[in-house]
Amino acid sequence: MNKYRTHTCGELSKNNKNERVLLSGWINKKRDHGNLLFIDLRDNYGLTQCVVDNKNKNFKELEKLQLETVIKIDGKVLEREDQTINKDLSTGEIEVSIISYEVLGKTKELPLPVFSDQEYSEEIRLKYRFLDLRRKQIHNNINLRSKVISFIRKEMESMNFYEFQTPILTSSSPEGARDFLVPSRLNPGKFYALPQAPQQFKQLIMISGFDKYFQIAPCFRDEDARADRSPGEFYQLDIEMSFVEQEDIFKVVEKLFIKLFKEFSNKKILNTKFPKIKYEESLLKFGTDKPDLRNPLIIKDISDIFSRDDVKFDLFKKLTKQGKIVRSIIAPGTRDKPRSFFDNIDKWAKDEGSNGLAYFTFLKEGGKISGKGPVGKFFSNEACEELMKICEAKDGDSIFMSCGEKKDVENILSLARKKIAEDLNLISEDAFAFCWIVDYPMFELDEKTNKIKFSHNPFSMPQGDTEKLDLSRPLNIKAYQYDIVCNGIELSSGAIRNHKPDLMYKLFDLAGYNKKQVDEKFSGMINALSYGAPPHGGIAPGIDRLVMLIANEKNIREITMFPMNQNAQDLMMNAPSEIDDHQLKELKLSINKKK
RNA sequence: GGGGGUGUAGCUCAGUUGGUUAGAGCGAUCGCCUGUCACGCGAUAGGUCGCGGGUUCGAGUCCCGUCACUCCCGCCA
Repeated sequence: MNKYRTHTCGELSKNNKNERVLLSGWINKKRDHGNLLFIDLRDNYGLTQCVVDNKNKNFKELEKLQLETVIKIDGKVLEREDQTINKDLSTGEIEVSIISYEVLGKTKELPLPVFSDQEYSEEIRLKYRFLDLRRKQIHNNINLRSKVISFIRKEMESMNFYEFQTPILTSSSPEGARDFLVPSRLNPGKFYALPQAPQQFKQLIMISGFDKYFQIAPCFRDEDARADRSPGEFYQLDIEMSFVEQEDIFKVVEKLFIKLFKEFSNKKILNTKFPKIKYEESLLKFGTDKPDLRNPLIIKDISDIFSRDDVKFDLFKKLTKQGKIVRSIIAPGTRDKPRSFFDNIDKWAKDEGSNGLAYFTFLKEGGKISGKGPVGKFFSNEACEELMKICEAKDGDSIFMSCGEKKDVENILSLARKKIAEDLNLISEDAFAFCWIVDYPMFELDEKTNKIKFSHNPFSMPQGDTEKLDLSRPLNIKAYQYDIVCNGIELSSGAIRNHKPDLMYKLFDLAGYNKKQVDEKFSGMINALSYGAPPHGGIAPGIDRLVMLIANEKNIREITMFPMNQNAQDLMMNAPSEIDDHQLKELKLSINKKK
């Protein structure tokens, strides 16, 4: 028999009545009645109420024990009387009468209480993460994360995927995010880079003939944090398959996600066949390539209405004549909203850095539609009716309009779409809405340099007949490149890869890399593609974001065991830290401290 | 790099138009209490009001600077 416990703290029930048991755990809470003391003992599995009275010779000592002390209880299981049963506790029908005890681990005064639903500063939580992780919700989240990853592994294996590890110390690549660099001792002056993703390796695995690969892969990118983005490191479910088309990848992911979300969440999945939305269409209808499809509002282009003579809105007329565009969102059923509702949204839009939103309400009076509100008077009855037709608006709905460059209009209306829907409570919180965004452009124009660059993954396969590709118009080339989005959160990008080296040289040439540069920067890949590469493709959903969605958490730290803070510091382990001179010497490095 | 929010006891927070000795709950320490499960009651200790400077007879409160944490923009093929 184990000397610490015969049972866990979540295990005992009426069936164990009158048994002599050993329990070990933390003192979660004490309730001291002077001559009668209750101790809630907690471990990973649950909570058991232990009880002792003043007839026990250890009573005075037990009364003095601090919360979070680790103790072992030797006691007897008693059935509770009906009035004292705790229905909120799995072990609530019993309690353990303490016969003797032993302190296994003492505690200093706690910097943060474990038994509490209060929120604490991130600084204290991260510094004392081992205490924070004892708290119920985050403890459950971390366990959930483990179960999710385990479930994914089993599902992937059942679909005949093999899990392979890829190197952590690899080479820096020119495209993409900032690399984390590791100096090489044996090769002074040279550096490894931590992988931003195992992109090239997984393609090499396919070229090596391994057909179906997956990995719960750590990825490292030296970019600034966000609430849903840890600084430095995160995990991807990295997937790659040979002899597949886009649709084959979709099938695998849809099957996995539907099973996964059904297993771990009670929320409903709005479309079990995930809708496919073209990139261009998504930008028009939602203003973004990561639309939240729980949100029913749709953006419409209404630029043409401003060329009508019965529309007198001079500012927008002037701007549209100069080539600017106007798009709009309908806020349904807002006839009775106070002026402050509209002004708040306009003010909010200005705070977001836009020129604000023009708005008015469609009102039917005496059989005619007119516009009520600041700019309503500029639109004739007929123009209003035409607008309502375009926007599918009804009497009593309001229209918000943004005018400007396409990119700016998309940006602010995408935010406004979310803001208005939230203000009007139109988003159902108890649902998951997945969709695929497809047909991404291969290239885009770099706004700063005005040069052609890869818009996503440079290894993607262009669509159409690759022998007859019109390379003179690179911005028109679409790629077999796709994203999967859930509730407005981008979970993953993927692509069918370009496995033809000749074509790859041509595409890289358009993005400003000559053959020599490609050979240098992507030597592993480009060389391998020349020795019989299978058509292949894949995807890499972010594990952290999947768990966030399932756990219904807004911040990635709530589902990460030991996260860093916003400045990429580990406050518990004191990373990053300075290093000894002899370490620097060995690496032939010197530090150039800025003054 | 830029913008917003926060910073008062070990923890979570309150603190009025600037005004005597800066408060509460939890936790800690001590005492009372035999059926609680956020047990109850009483007492005690615990503060460089993030830090520095300024205005003022007087600053937790107003002003300037700075630091920390956080959210957002940039960035994230």
